[in-house]
Amino acid sequence: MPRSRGQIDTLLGNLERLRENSGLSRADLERRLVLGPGWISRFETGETLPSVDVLLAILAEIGGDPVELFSNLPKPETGAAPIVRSISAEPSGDDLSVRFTYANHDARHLLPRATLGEFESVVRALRDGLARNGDGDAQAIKTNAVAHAFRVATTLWPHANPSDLWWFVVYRAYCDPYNHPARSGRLGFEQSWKRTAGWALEEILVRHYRPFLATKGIDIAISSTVEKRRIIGALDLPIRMEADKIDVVLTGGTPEGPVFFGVVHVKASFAERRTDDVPMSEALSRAGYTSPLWTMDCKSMPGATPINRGELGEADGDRGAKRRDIEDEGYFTGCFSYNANTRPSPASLPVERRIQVCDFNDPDDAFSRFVIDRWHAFRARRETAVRPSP
Amino acid sequence: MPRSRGQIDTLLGNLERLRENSGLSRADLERRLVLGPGWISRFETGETLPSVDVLLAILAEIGGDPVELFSNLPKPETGAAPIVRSISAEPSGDDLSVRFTYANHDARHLLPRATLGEFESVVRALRDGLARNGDGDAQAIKTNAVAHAFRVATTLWPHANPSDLWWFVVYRAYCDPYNHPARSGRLGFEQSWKRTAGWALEEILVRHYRPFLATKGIDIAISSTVEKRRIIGALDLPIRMEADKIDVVLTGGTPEGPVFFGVVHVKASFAERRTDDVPMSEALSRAGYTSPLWTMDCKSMPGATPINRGELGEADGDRGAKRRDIEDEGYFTGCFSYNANTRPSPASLPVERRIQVCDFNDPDDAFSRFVIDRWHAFRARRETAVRPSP
DNA sequence: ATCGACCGGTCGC
DNA sequence: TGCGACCGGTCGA
Repeated sequence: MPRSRGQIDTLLGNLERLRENSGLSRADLERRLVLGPGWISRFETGETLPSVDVLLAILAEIGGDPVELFSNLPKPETGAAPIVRSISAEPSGDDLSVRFTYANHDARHLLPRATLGEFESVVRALRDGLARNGDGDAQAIKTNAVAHAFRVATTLWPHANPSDLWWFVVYRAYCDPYNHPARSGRLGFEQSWKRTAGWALEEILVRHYRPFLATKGIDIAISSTVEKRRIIGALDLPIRMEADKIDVVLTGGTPEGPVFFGVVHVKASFAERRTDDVPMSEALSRAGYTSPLWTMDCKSMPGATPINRGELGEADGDRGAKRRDIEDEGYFTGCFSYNANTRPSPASLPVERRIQVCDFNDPDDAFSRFVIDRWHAFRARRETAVRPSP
Repeated sequence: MPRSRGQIDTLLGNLERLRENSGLSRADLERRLVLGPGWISRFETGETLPSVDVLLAILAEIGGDPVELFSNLPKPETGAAPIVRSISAEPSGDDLSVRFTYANHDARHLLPRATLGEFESVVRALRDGLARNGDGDAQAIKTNAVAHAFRVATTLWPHANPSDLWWFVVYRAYCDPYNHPARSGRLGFEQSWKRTAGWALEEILVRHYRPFLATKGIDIAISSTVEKRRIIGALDLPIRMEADKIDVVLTGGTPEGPVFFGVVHVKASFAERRTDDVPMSEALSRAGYTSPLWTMDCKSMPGATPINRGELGEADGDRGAKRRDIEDEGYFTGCFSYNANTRPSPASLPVERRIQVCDFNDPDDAFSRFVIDRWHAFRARRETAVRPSP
């Protein structure tokens, strides 16, 4: 059932009537206000809701009385005129229909066995987290707000596709300006998301696996720049490495202290950007280090009921360039996707060339087993090198 | 002199008074409407202009009479209540002050010796071009509109920094929704710009240099995918090349027909994306082909009076990674910037490692001379190879 | 203050 | 139809 917009429809109808009374056509008005073709129609139908400057500019041109604009408005029933948000939700049987603007579409995504209350607690986690902005370190607060909201979502809905929660819930909620404190008012939330989401994803990786891996003598961490530079300086690789390109660092414990054995490349999605990390990853891989790609593999086409298929395509037949980068070229030491729609590689492939699919239900999973195995192999090679047989 | 908003200020003042009469604090109202902190203050001060749904939702909560909202509004003087645009201009002595929203700032850029009429003709060229959208091939029309508007700008203002015209005029005008036909209404114009601007820039390169280079027996062109694949297939390079990564193709005329001798990598700005093109460019360079980077080198920090410094940094002292990619690593066969603020490399560097700065005043310039020289050298090597001395 | 990497809607092929 | 590359505000270092 579409939300009632009785008041708004009446107001916009009044606007159209005043314009017609003035004798000005829509095109006339667009020309006078220096608007591209079709905007007046768009305002009058409510496809785009005019703001007060637009209302007043139109009234000035057509000589309309502002008071008439608001004549005959129906009384507001309780909750009848909500603010149009870029994300909302409503129950749909036992499921929850999440609605959001997606490019030119009013899109829906069905969350199976979810309630409105749960949805609101996820959005509230985000909004309350973001509201702390201004207290101190702005970005850490944003990163925390996103990472925490996502954790709330995966905890409430363990059966859901994690990538869908990231893509259809947390991302869309972040892009609703009203979920931010107004002091961020004119921030570009889509751009802000990119920066914040990138860091939040690294946080999510580390928070989810760090305690479990610690029990296996392995540390997974977001290192400081100086720490990264120290690691790079000790590596002796054949390419110029940039510390900034290192996302998450893997070290294993030894009697002599922690030893670097790899990095994790964290990406929400690929586009053509996957190639950015390739030179470093290939150099690390060839030198025996571990360098997997860890990704939400988010990608959908705008539409009314978008499907987050990801970018890795089919596992057999005509495989795309992104899949071949991993399965054939070995640019990364394996790939771990948290999108249930990602097609895993055949199990016949060596694990270093395989795309595997994981979730956030238990940190003892394919990713952590891979990391543990790689550390054991690295340590064994290292001990052989350190203590060569006589 | 700031633009008068008498009507708007009065209306928003009425809104505040009605809210105070209701006894609800700003924070109360934000909580009831599920808004982040500070939004009501932002609406009441006009920092963010509320749209009709927001107005009606506030009135419903505070029980205010919509008619009161519009009481006591001053009569609209001629042009007193213009629509807030994301770009506008006003004379400033002999110069023109271009105003636009830039993130959280109301920004200005001074165009020396420019008039309001000239500015409007540039924006009109863009708007009229975009209005043809719907007639046929949507993207070609957008690309043409941008390329043409830029050409109008460089022709009207030959003394201006081309990169500034691209960055502060054409880009900002494109991001004003009202310069598009309303059918594009909810398109993401920033995202649309990225796709469109990338193609438009290739068009601009080709349109500017093609006639002049043709007189030297050289063709510069945007090739079809099949043509690119044919070229790649004939190359025998040591890497997997993707046809999609080829922007603009250089061929020279010979008695046996046109011969491929290079590509041009076209970029509005770099960020970390410069590395995308490196593997192909390096492979081409090493094989004796020509593979320059051609760029607007656009980059500024948001602020009230932004400066489009570009990303290539200082030419001496601590040179950044982007500059070293060209000057030291030789990842590209030279670099040509159309940003007057880009620091050129010292002339002591070989031209294949030099960053040079050009403009659009005469196609007989450093870029075309470079292309011509490279073709002559390529042809000479080719003839030697084809007809080896006995 | 400057430098660097983050990512996704768009739209042709 | 889906794959692929386009680019810039953001924000820590």
